[in-house]
Amino acid sequence: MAGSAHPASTATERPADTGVGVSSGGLRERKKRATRQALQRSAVTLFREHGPNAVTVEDICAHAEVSPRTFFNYFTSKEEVLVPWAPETITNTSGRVVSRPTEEDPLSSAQAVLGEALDTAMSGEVWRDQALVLRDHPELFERVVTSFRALESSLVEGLARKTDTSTEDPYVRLVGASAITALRVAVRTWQESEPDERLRDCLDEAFERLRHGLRPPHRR
Amino acid sequence: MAGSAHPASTATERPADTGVGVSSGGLRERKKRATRQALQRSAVTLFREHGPNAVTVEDICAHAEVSPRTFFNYFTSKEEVLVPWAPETITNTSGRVVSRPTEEDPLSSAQAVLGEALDTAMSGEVWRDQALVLRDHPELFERVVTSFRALESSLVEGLARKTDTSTEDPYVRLVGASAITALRVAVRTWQESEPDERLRDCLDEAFERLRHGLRPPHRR
DNA sequence: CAGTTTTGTGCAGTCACTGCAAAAAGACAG
DNA sequence: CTGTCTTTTTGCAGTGACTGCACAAAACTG
Repeated sequence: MAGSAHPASTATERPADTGVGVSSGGLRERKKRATRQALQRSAVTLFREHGPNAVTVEDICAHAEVSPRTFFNYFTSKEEVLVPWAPETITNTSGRVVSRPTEEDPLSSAQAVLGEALDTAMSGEVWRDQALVLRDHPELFERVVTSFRALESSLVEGLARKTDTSTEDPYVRLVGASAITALRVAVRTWQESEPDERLRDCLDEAFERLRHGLRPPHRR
Repeated sequence: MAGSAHPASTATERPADTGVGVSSGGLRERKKRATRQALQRSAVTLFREHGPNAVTVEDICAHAEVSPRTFFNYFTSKEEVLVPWAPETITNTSGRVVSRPTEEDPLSSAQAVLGEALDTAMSGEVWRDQALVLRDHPELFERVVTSFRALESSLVEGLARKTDTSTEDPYVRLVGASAITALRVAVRTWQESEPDERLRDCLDEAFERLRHGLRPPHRR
């Protein structure tokens, strides 16, 4: 139902699937994953090719060979395909924070966990195109910001549990929000830097600045 | 055309208009302002009353006594009425930053300017309802985030000019982004605090934490 | 008052997104 | 293989946001 790369394969399994738990589960689950991926790949590719405005849901579905109605069984909006986080990344974040060393300060825990999250995201096969589309069409970020907020919430929850405070605590909230901000700025900076620059370095640099109270850097 | 408060006034001027340059300009400009305000007031009021999902553009326009088509001459989307910044606030921000004292560090300049921006926003007549709607329907924040990014851009531009760097400088970008984040967290914290808490205090507290490198506060 | 510019409105059309019910297809027991 | 149950896909019809366009209705100008 959802073959995009190879045209006339009867019913055998998909050959090249990257990532985590590949061929686990029954046929149903595999097909579901395949359909979702096909949809996402098609969408991101077409976005990149013609610009998001010029691409309709119908186009995406034609390219992925599914019915237009099916798209919304997988994504709640046309632009949700641009979300770089796997659902499990968001879910796991709070737990990962909690299991950081006890003596580590909250900001560093956030840094470590977001670093891992970024590595996971970058290993996805659509990451590059997602990032490019978002860079070239900043307006679209608003349709993706909800997922960043979800990640932030999970982060804050983890920090609250780890420091034995509440998720409404202003300090914990600020750390979580600032960490996400650092991540966003780091990605942006990295995108405009030399191609051999490491994203992780940009992230660490941003956190270092936060840790230094955003004091102005020494000039020359 | 756009009278909402008083029914049968022929063509005299609006009686109660709060804010800045009230009755300046010709009839055209006054009417334009009046229509915009009527639309915004109607929308925010109805949002608050029935929830944003249950309110259509048609409803808003009926309440404001204009044609549905007119709405989109003033706002590009239904939810844009929730943007708390006057267009001029965004425009002026960079200039205000530049005219801060030379010896002041960037973070403090941002703090001062955003404090002023917040005061301006709070003096608007729809501020309270806007904030309440956004608090009760966090999903809507995504439709408003673009305006926060615009404010951030203006802030970054001011900081870049003031420190004689570029708007692409990672430090300047991070300060701008973090300042907006502090503002957002401060508003949220303030909304859930005691009613006599001052928003300005929440903001200053957030900036103070940033200035201290987000170090964990001493426990009891 | 006549002419110009700006603002309001009606109309037709596109497209994202939803609910619902039926078809298609995988899972599973016998 | 067959019948049954569950999950996924699909078609259909509908709502409502938003746009372009052309024209009517102001409002400003001399």
